[in-house]
Amino acid sequence: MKEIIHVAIVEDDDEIRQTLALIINGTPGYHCKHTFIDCESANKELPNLYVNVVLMDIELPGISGIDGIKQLKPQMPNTDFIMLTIKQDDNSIFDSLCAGASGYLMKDTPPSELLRSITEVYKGGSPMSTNIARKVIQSFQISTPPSPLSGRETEILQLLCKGMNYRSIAEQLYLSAHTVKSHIKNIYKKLHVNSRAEAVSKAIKDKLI
Amino acid sequence: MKEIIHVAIVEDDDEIRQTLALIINGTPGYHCKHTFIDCESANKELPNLYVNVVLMDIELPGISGIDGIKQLKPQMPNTDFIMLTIKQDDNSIFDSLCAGASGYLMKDTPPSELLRSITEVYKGGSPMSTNIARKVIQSFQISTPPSPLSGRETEILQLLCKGMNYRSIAEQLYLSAHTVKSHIKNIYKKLHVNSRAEAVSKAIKDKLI
DNA sequence: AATGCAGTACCCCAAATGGGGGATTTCACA
DNA sequence: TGTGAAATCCCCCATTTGGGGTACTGCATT
Repeated sequence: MKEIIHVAIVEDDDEIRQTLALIINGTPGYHCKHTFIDCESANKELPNLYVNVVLMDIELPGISGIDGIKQLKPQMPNTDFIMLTIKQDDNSIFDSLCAGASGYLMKDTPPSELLRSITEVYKGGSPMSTNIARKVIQSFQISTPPSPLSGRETEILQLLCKGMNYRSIAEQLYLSAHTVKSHIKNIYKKLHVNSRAEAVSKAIKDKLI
Repeated sequence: MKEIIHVAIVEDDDEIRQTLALIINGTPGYHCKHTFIDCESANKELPNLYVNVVLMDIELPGISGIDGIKQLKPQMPNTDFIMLTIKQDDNSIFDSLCAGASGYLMKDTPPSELLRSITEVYKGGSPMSTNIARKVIQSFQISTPPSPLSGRETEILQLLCKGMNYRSIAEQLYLSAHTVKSHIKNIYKKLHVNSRAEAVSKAIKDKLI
């Protein structure tokens, strides 16, 4: 036997909302009993309902879909949220994912794929269009300009990030504290900084370590 | 008319490699002329060939697929790499993406989906199984424990990260340097650190700022 | 009324830091 | 063959930092 997936919809456009509900209710294995026109009303009722998957519009009047998830997801940790959007080309993708969304689809996704996506989030996947996926993975591929630091300098910078002082670093690397200081002076020159704090900040932000 | 997508394969298992090539060459619109059994041989020839998409095994003898991409991708920025793997449950996903891969598929992906994925990377998408996508987006949803710092302390921590000293911070916030020092002492207590470098490191890594 | 936290301000002092030098060896690359 | 970068070590000295205090105000919660 096949389980029924309970779906809720938060979407302000009447036509889209009703069309989505029709698609879902017209397909065996899917059921949509609750729909909401904004986050305000969804926030009141949704946490008390048994729902597996929520389709959430991003551009909503009042509370945005992103802020809506931020409030709802903590109350419904076992419910998966799929964001629906018309525009793929902005960073609301990242805001949505950080807010707790599990999937991210275009509103013009064909019904068959929408239903497949609902099943997939329900089964623990994260459906998203491959274009959106590309944007997501590009965020991992931030081009790291080659570090200007030598091996020893990088090594020392790592220890600086742990909050170690000249002496501790010297002991750990079997060097004299003088040497460590020399290296750190060179690190400062190369990174164009003049304090530990700034060096550490730059090191972590620029992924030098 | 339909363009032909030129595919190369790097895979040590003879059977898999030949099967993949057969699938690709047996389908109109796809062509696979070059296959390699390891990264060592691929590194020599691939950069000089015209190839749109490379299917790269992750677990290769000698140079791994991940290290292979690190070397190849910079030389072939317009070529897309799809990683092939048998195990999805580790962080080679992230290493691959960071190294420059555009897609990430299981080796047991059915032929039709493999071909669709090749087309999708070629068109600028990033195909990956929804399970893998879930792992990727979970990396965005790191739960940030509420900061123990007060508003003023957070403000001062931000300035510390810029490398400012007591006096500069004091001037910027219209405080006495004594006050700034008091705040910083409290920051250290709350973060369980005892130096600027450590505080800055913790602040950035824990996203306190 | 009391307690505690945030924010402000001050004192003392030892230790660490940053900036300015200079010096040597080794090793690669031109 | 020499030039430079990397790595090691040393000196001096003014400034900054960190740790130990104390003290006052306001505000909220108890």
